[in-house]
Amino acid sequence: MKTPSAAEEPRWLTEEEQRIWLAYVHGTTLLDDHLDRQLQRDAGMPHLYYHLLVVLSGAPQRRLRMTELAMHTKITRSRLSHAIARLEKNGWVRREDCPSDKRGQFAVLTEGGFQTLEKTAPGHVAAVRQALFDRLSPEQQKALGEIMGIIAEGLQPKEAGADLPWLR
Amino acid sequence: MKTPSAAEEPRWLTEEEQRIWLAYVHGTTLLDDHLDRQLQRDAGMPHLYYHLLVVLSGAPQRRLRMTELAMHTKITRSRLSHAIARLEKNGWVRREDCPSDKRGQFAVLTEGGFQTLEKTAPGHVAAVRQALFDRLSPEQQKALGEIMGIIAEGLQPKEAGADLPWLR
DNA sequence: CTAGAAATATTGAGACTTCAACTACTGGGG
DNA sequence: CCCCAGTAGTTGAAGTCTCAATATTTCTAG
Repeated sequence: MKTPSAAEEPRWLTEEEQRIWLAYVHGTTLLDDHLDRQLQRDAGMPHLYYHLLVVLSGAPQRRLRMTELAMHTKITRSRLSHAIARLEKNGWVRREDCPSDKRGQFAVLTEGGFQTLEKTAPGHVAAVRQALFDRLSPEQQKALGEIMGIIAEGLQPKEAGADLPWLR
Repeated sequence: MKTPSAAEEPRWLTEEEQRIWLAYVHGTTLLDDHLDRQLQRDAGMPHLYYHLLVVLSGAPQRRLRMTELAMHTKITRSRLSHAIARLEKNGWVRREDCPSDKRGQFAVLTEGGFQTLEKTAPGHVAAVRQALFDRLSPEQQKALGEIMGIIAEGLQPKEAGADLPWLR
């Protein structure tokens, strides 16, 4: 009887799977770099930082607790702390204490941050369109959304109890 | 008569497009981080560095000119220089002068580098399978390959003459 | 009510990336 | 032959990210 074990001969990727995986690595590498460069040039910040401002701009009161913002953007709290520190230095975000939890901090989008967003959003949307949506058929767009949703779902840090299916 | 201009009202993303784009950002962020962590833990290097070794291992003589390696991996020569310096320090890659071009350098996969690859490849393949292939239908896998191919193609630094269509 | 466990957020060090400047070499026109 | 524009690759500084350690506050079992 075969039991799963680390010593098993691994199932290598087929030729076709290798092609797909390589395409994925190439595509994401090029697109990430492209957007980082576009935003660094036009907005003075990398894509992640821009995305943080976008998420804040859509939150109630344009503010979010650090941990929430980290979860919404799929990054670690540590990374977020450094990023917010930089954005604060630029005057685009400000920190505020949370009244109900003395450990908590809000990241708040400033007026200046919002204006920077307004000024640079058109260029960013254009870049995303040109690189992605303008090149894909509606079916491909739909498929991409579903595929990425599945990948993200599988890598999401587990919810409480999610790994205890017998409790559900 | 409307002429294209930077001052035009931009075509914002539709709700559906926003969902797709957000899924893309989330999925790629999570997957990149996941693989970086997996490889950092099991192989002592980030995903890109591992990928450099993989590409070298598949090249004739297990060696490539720096510029070729940079192109195969879609990264800048500068980034590659730093990366190879680190891999050289680990003894996984060695540099060799190019006999026919005194400016040129070969990056050569060492025996140690190859063995590291052999030792860590199963775990990496398993991680890619678990995160990607095991979760997608064959149709989705195929679609992903095509989509990423299109994206990569559109962002590829232009070939000579590619922007001079009247010469083709 | 209190001690310990868990959560929130930050910090600093080291690793990685970017950008621009730089050295060294090549190849083609005058 | 020589000039010089273009190519190959590297470097250092500044910015960003990771990881582990830290301080502080909240929650919870007892």
